[in-house]
Amino acid sequence: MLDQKFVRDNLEAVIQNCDLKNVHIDLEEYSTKEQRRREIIQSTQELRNKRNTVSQEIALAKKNGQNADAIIADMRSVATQIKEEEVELKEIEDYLQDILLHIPNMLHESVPHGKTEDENIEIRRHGDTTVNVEGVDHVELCSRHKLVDFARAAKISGSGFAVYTGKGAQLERALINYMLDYNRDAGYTEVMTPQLVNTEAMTGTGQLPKFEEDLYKCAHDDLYLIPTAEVSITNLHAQETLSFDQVPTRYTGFSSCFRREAGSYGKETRGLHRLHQFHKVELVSFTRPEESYDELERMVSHVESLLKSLNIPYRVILLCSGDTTFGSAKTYDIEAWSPIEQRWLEISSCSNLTDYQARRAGIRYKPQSNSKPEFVHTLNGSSLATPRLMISLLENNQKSFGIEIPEVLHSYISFKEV
RNA sequence: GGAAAGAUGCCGGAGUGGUCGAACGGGCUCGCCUGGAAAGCGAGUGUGCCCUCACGGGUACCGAGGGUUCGAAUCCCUCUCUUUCCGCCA
Repeated sequence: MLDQKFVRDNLEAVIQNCDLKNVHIDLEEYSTKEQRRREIIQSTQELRNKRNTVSQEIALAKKNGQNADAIIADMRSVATQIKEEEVELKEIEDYLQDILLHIPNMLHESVPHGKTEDENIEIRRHGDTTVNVEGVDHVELCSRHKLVDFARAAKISGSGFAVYTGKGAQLERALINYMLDYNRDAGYTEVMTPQLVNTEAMTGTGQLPKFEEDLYKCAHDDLYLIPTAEVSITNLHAQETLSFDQVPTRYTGFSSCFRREAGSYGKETRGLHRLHQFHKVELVSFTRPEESYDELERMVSHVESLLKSLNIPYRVILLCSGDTTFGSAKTYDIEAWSPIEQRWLEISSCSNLTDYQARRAGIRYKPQSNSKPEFVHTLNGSSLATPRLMISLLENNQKSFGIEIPEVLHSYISFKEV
C-alpha cells in the first residue's frame, strides 16, 4: 500500500505508474473523496473538541451541585451531529482504503518500461545449454523411472497435482533439505510456518483483496491456503516494531504452495510445469530502506550460487514494468534451462517490495534505539520452487544409464543415480 | 467441542462512568555526581490522523468491532486471542 499522503502529493506519478504496470484505476473520484475526507475530519474534530470541553463543564457543575440540564440538552444535538459525520467519514475512508489497496507499488527507476514479458531484459546467464539436447523430456523420464505418478494424482485430486513416488519422492525431499541447509548456512534463519493463514495476513502481503480468485479458501474457517511461504514468513512481524539491531533479518522456510491457476490450460501445464500444489523453499528479508536494493542483488546472487552448486544452467531476467508484480518495485526472475524443450523455465522470482507490504502489515523498525519507528523494506525470493527445478535437473543430468544425481545431494539421498 | 478466568503504555501493574493518555514500580534516553563505575539525584520517554512554512495546536487510540450516555479504559452486546480444567485426538 502506498502512503495516503504520497498519493495525494504525487497523483500524476501514481497514475503513470499504474499505466506502466498495466493496472487501470480511476483516481479522479479518489482525489475528490480524499479532499472531502479532510474537510469532515476537521469539522468532526472541532465538534469533539467542543464536546470534550463542555463535558468537563458539566462534570464541574454537577460537582458543585448546579443544574446542568440545559447544557446537556444542548450537547445532545452536538452528539447527533458527530455521529452523522462519523457515518459519512467511515463510508469515505472505506472507499479510500479499498482504492489504496488496489494501487500497485511504485516501480524503481532502474526498471525498464515495457508492456509484456517480451520486453524483459536478460542480465546474465550461466552454464552449458548445449548438453543433453537429444534426450527425452521430464514427463517421459518421470514415467520411465517411476518418479512421479500423474494419473493417480489426478484420481485423488484432479489435474494439476503430482504424486512423487520412490526415488522421485526421495529426490524431492533431498532437494528441499539441501536448499534449506544451504540457505541456513548463508545466514538465513530457518522457520516452519503455517500454511493456512487469515484474511489479515493475506491482505498484509498483498494477495487480498485483488487476487482472491487465485487463492484456495477454507470458507468454513475463513482461512486461506498460502500461495507461497512469503505470506506467512513476511507476516511473522506484522504489527511489530523491530529494534535497530534486528534489521536486517533474514528467514528461509519451506512450504507447500497452493495456487488455483484459474484459466491455465494447454502445453504450459504439462507434467510438472504448473501445479495447484507444489513445494518451495522461500527467502524473506527485512531491511533498512536504504539497504533494500543491495539486499535484492545479494538475494539474487545467493539463489544463483545455489543453482551453480546444482550445476543447473540458468539466466537472470530483469522484469519490465508491465511484468513486474503488483506489490513489487523491482523483480528479477531466474530461469532454469530445459535442454529437451529448449526453453527457459521460471524457477525463482526475487522482489524488493520496499515499504509496500510493510505499510499494509504494519512492520516497522527503529533506526536507532531512541528514534521514531519507520517502515522496513521487505524482500522475498524463491530458493527454489521444486517442480521446474526437478524438470531441469532430470533433463540436464540424464545419461545413457539413467539419471545422475548431482554430487551436492549425495549426502541427502541414498542413491547416486536413478 | 464444554466450563472458568483474563487481555491496559517497552515490561510489571493500578484504575469499575466525569480534568485518565492513563497512578505506581521497573526499563530506556539525557544531565548531575564520580578518577571510572555502581548507587543516588533531576528531566524526559507511545502511535496514527487533521490543521500549520514553522513554533505549535487539535483529535483518536486501554485486544477488535458495535451499543448506551452530554461524557466510557470503566456499563451492555458480538468477535478474536491467552491461560486453566474437562472431552476428543496425530
